[in-house]
This record gives sequence, C-alpha cells and structure tokens, in this order.
Amino acid sequence: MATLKQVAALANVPLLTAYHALSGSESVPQAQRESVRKAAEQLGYTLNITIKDVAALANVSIATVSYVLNDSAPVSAATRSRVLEAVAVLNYRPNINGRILQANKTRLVGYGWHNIKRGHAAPFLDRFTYWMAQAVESYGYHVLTFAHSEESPTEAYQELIQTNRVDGFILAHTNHNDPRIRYLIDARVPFAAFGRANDSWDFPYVDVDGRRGIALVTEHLISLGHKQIALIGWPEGSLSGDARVQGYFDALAAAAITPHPDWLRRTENSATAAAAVAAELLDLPASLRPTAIVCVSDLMAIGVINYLNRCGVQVGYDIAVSGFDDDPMCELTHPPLTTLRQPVEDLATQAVALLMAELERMPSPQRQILVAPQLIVRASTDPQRQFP
Amino acid sequence: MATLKQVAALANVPLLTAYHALSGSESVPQAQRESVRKAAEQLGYTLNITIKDVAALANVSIATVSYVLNDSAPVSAATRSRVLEAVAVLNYRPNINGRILQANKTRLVGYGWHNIKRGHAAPFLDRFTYWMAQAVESYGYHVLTFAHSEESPTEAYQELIQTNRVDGFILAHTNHNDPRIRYLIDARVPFAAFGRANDSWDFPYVDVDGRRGIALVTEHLISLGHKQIALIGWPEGSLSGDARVQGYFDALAAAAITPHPDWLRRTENSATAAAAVAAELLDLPASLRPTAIVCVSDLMAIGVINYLNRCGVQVGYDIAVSGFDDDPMCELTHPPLTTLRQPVEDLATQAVALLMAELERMPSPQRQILVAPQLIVRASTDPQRQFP
DNA sequence: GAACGCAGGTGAAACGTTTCAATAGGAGAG
DNA sequence: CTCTCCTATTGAAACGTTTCACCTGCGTTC
Repeated sequence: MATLKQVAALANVPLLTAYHALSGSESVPQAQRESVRKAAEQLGYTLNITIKDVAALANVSIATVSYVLNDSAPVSAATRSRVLEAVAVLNYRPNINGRILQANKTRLVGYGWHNIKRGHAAPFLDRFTYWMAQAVESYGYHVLTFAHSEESPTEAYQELIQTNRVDGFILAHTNHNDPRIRYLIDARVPFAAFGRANDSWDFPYVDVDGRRGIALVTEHLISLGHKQIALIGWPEGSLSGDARVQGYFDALAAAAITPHPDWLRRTENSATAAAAVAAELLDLPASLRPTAIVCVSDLMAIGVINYLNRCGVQVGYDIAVSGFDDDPMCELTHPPLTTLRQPVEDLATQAVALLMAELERMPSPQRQILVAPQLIVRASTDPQRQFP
Repeated sequence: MATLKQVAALANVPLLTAYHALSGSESVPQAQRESVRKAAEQLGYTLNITIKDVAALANVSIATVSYVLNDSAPVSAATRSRVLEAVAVLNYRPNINGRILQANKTRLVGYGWHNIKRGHAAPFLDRFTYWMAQAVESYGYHVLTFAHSEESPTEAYQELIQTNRVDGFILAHTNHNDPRIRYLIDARVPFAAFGRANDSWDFPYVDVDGRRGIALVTEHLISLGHKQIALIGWPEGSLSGDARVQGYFDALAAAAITPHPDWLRRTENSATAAAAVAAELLDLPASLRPTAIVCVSDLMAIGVINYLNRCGVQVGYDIAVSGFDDDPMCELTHPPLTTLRQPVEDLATQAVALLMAELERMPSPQRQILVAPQLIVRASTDPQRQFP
C-alpha cells in the first residue's frame, strides 16, 4: 500500500521520526506520535519496513540497497555505509518471500514422518532429524516436515513439489521397491535418502555399513576368545539385513572359524521373537551351544537378555550378547548392552551434502555412501565394564 | 519471461499443442515438437504452467481463474467448467509462493529442536512432532523445523519471524524462565507451548496433568491393598515436578493414609540416582519399608527395577514399581513397567489448536490446557499381567 | 424508453525482492 | 576539447498470486 516515506511526508516529519513514532519509541514527542499515527491510519499504512524504506532513508534506489545486501555489484564505500546505516537504524530484515518468488527457490527441504507405531520406531530418527536440520541450515536452507499417509505416500511429495513448497527432499526409513523413491527418480525431483532401496535404482543415498558393523562386533567377540558365535538376523531378502549376515561371515572367515549352520537364525524384528530364538539356541547340545549371541538390533538383543536373565543365565559371563543401533536403553539393561552406534550425525551431514549437490545440479560422482557404525563395548560382552 | 501463449503464437500452433510438445508428449508430430521447442528457446522460455496459461487456454482473465480456484467470487457455470477443464488439461498447480507474498502469510509453523544429549531426550518428542505435523496440516499449514543453539536460543526464533519465514511457533521442552517464551511474549509473536513456564506469565500452553497422573497410579496401588507407598520425585522447585508430588498427596489423603515423611524422596532424573534412593528405601526399618514405589519418570523407575532385580527382590510381587511417560522400553523391562502414558496425540492436537487461534488473532478464552495421562498397568504393579 | 440494479467478467495494482538494461558523470587518451 | 571507456547508480520489469475498482450488457421497473 503506502510506504513509510509517504506517511512521513503526510505528517510532515522526517522519515526516521515517522519510524520511531510508529514503532512506539519514547524518544518522539507525544504530539508528533499522534500526528504520524493519524497520517498512517489515513493511508491505511501499518508499520512494515521494506527495502523501499531503507532506500528512501539512505537516499538511494532499491537496486543499490539490494546490491549492498548481497554484494552482487560494486558500490562505493560511501553509499555502502549509508545503506548499512539505514538498515541498522530501521532494523530492516529482508522479507524472504520476496526473494523466494523472484528466485523461484524456497530453500526448503522436505522431510516426511512415518506414522511410527509404538515400539517400531527407529530410535535414532529424532536425532537424525536434529542433525539434518543443523546441516541444512549451514547451507542456508530449512527443513519442512510433513506427515505421510502410509497408503499413498507419494501424494504428499507430489503436492509439495508441484506447488513449489520445497526444493527437494530427504528420505529416511526406505524400503525395497519404495514408491516414494521411484516417484522422485521418475519426476526428476532432487532428493537424497538415508537407507537403500533396489540395487538397480541409481539415486543418492547414505546408509550405515551394517556389514562392517556386524563384522566389528564379531571380531570383538572372537578377540575375547569366543569360538561359538550365533547370529540372530532378520528374514532373508532385505538389503540391509542380508548385509549384516554377510558381516558375520566375513569376521568368522577372517578368523578361520567355520560357522555351524545352527548358529544362524532369522526372525522378525521383535523382542519376543528373538527371545524364542534364544531359547532354541540354548537347547542345542552342549558341544554346539553358542557362547555369544550377536543380534542385528537392540530390540532383539533386549529380548534375548531378558530371556537369559529369566533362565538364570549370567549375561556377559555365561553368554555374551550384542545389539545394533545404540538405543538409549542399551545403557539401562541389565547388564548394559554392547552394541553398534549409528553414526547419526555423520549420516545426516552426508545425506544433506548429497542433496545439496543435486540441488545445484552438479551431482557428486560418489552418490552412494556407507558409513561404518561405532562399536560400543559394555558389560553384556565384557563384564569388567559393568561398573566402570 | 515469456508465456506459453507467446511461444505458441511464435510457433504458430494452438496453445495446447505447444504445451504437449514441450512436456514431451508423444502425441505431437516430431516436426511440430521441434518448431515449438525452437520457438521456446528463442524466447528463453522454459515450461512452467502459471495462472496466465490457464487463463489463456480458457479464454478468461487471470482474475477469473483465481476466483474459480478459490471460489471467492461468483462465476457462471459455463466459464467455471472451462477453467477447470484448462486446469486439468495443463495439469496446473498454483505456485504457493505467489500466494504467500501476496497474503504475507507463509502458512508455516516453526518448531525448534534442542540438541538432546544421549539419554536425556524426552522419549515421546518424536511422536509429538509427528502428530503436530499432522494437526498443522489439517489447517493447511506445514511445520518448519530448525536447530537451536542452547546458548542463545532466541536468535533462531527472531531470525525466522523477522524474515517472515514462519507465521508462528510451537515450543516443546519449556523451562522456568524460558528465554524463548519471554521473547515471544514480548515480541507479540503467535505461539503455543507444550509445557509450562513461570506461573505469572500468561501464554497459551498445553501440558500433561502430572498431578492427576500420579494420583491415578497412587490410587491404583491403594486399590491393590498397598498402604506404604513411597514416591521418588525431582528436586523441589520445578512446576511439573511439584505438581506430581502433589498428586501423590492427593491420592493418599483421599484414602485417609498419612504419608510418612521418609517415603517422599527427591533426586535428579537419572536411573542411577533413583537406584541409590531405592537402596535407602529398602534400608528403612521393616515397619516403615514401602511396598510400592512410585517414580515420576520411566527412567527413574527403570533404575529402581534394575536395582531391585540385582538385590533379588521380586518386582511386582515383593515391591510394586511405577513410572511416568510410557517410553517404549517400558514393555521391555523385567517385569514390564506400569506407567502413565503421555497423551501425545492429544497434546499435539490441542497445542496446534491453541496456536491457530492465536494466528487468527482470536485467542481462545481457555489458553491453558492440562491433559490427563492414561494409566497403563503392567506386571511391575500387577504381576498377573505379566503374561497376558 | 430512460433509469436503475445486478450478475459476470476484466485490467491493473500490489505483495518484496532481484536483476537487466540503460544512464550519468568523470577520468584518461588523443 | 572531444571522444571513449569505465564505474557507480538507477528505473523498471519480472517472479505468480489475489483483489480492488471498474466495466459491460441485460432484465426490471416506473
């Protein structure tokens, strides 16, 4: 509508006075305050400092103000300081939405929440989102979160991209045949994922190196003298699940241990399912009974520990147990659980870096990144650590 | 730059043909495709359907298109259907950023992540954010998340509001004297909080009714026949902590039980601190020793359970234990933990409703809302439930 | 048949930026 | 002294919407 300059002109005061009057500063005499306010009302003006006001106060064009603020063109020292002075005095902050419209870039990254059922959450996802937000901000972006429907997850993504709400996406919790990934690839929308999908799909992702992780913990157990080591994994067919099993074989092979087929068990990712499998392992003939049980998730490991506790088996002494993820509750089990810590900060930072490369349309040559997890040794495999 | 209409005119084809040619549809003959593409290049045009294109195709003004899309003015049935047809055929979606600039409303709500140290997280906050996103979307908004620095948390809020990135905020994890709340009140920024701050500050919030919650679980224990009930609370001085202690007294008073002073213990919110306090309680003379221990957090309850397990005390049989929050791990302790479930969905929905009222500048009369948590009985207080 | 009202429709301004194309002014070269 | 060239600056267009104020044409009313 009107500009501050016009209000000032109508009230017949300097621009700065008008500003102070309207922003309610005490330094302007009551009478002037009133007359300025009246002028503003007459023009239907409500205080809102824009680049025009800065330009008016500094006696330059708005183009010059813009150039100073973005230093996108040479400006003489004198005018530059006049502009900056005006900016400071009016407490001006550019309205980002003008910029967005003009550049047709929102500098917003979408991130969709699944509706995580109780207990089925990936416990570290909330910290992932924190680090993601942090990383994204270092590029001048922000994160826009939205809620998925499970049935038609692509809808939300489509809506957001088609209405220009976001520039790209970060995905977590990916699946084999993930329809979101398929859609984003086909629609040529910039994105990066935390987690893999189909091997044959080419898209940027980061993931935790589960194979290396399970190998690490298996090596750790071997170095403690264990020779009969069991693995409780997920049902065959999942990318990350199979990789973890492979890590188990890697470590055994490196130590020249031939794994007995009965040591490898597969079941769904739950505490009770894992407990049932642990029971089977205990029932093996003594010569075959494992002295260590590696689990591919903390949840399963906790099921195993609870079961062993109930049976009177001393976890850590009689049988070693390990998990994967480093859920906060690992420190609270009895005994505390050895596990592999998800390198959440790393994963988030790298995922964001990949996305930024896509957004700049200069995709990095290395678009698939695996990060090794960190072995956290606690009393469930090394009882001396019980009371550190 | 140029519009689709101009490209079509230059290539001497109908607008629709130009559209199909540029969007790479097979239905347009190769030759035409080429000439359209050449025309587009000459004009520096890249395919981007706007309201102008829809208007051109439907042979109406852009105003009319806008009116149809928002039905904000009467339009005859004939033109309306012509417009909708054009929208469908061009696959048009309004660019939200034009709308934002014009309305000066981003329909974005800010939510700041704390940097939660391991194990100090509120375990339900990730689900809170999910429900918050969901609730916000039902009003046509989205959530913008950002990362706090702990030192100067207000900076991020100030930046976002001053640059018009968001319309308002949802806060979680509030403190006494919370500087963010103070700033937002003073700057008259619309917001709503999950959690209370100073009693004397008037602002919209929702919170869990800890007093009622602790009363509920205490009543539950009384109804099971317990008469010697201990409470492990937080150090005096926190609003929510003191309310919970009050709930304990409420329930005891209602049952005409006089609490012995030794039953009320206060310590910091950690498993080990709670375990130490449990030890003191066990050491009380038999006539005073509690048969039930109420804890004001799951974390503390787990510390207590672990300690009792180590001492050979049968939790649930010899001593009942309860927590607060219903962290996922409550189902995984031995025995599973009775607790009070945070009504996360409710809290999120109501917080958002409060914020929306603020945004519409029609604040609801009831700006302070307490929601009762739900008592979840498990084997740690009622052993029959151990194997349901 | 002139005056009026009204429904349906339009042109143009406005939101707050960035940036292109053009201009003014001065220094340096001849 | 004129011409050229460069630097600092500016006016105006553009981004994609919504909405205000106005216009047209038609049917009613007196």
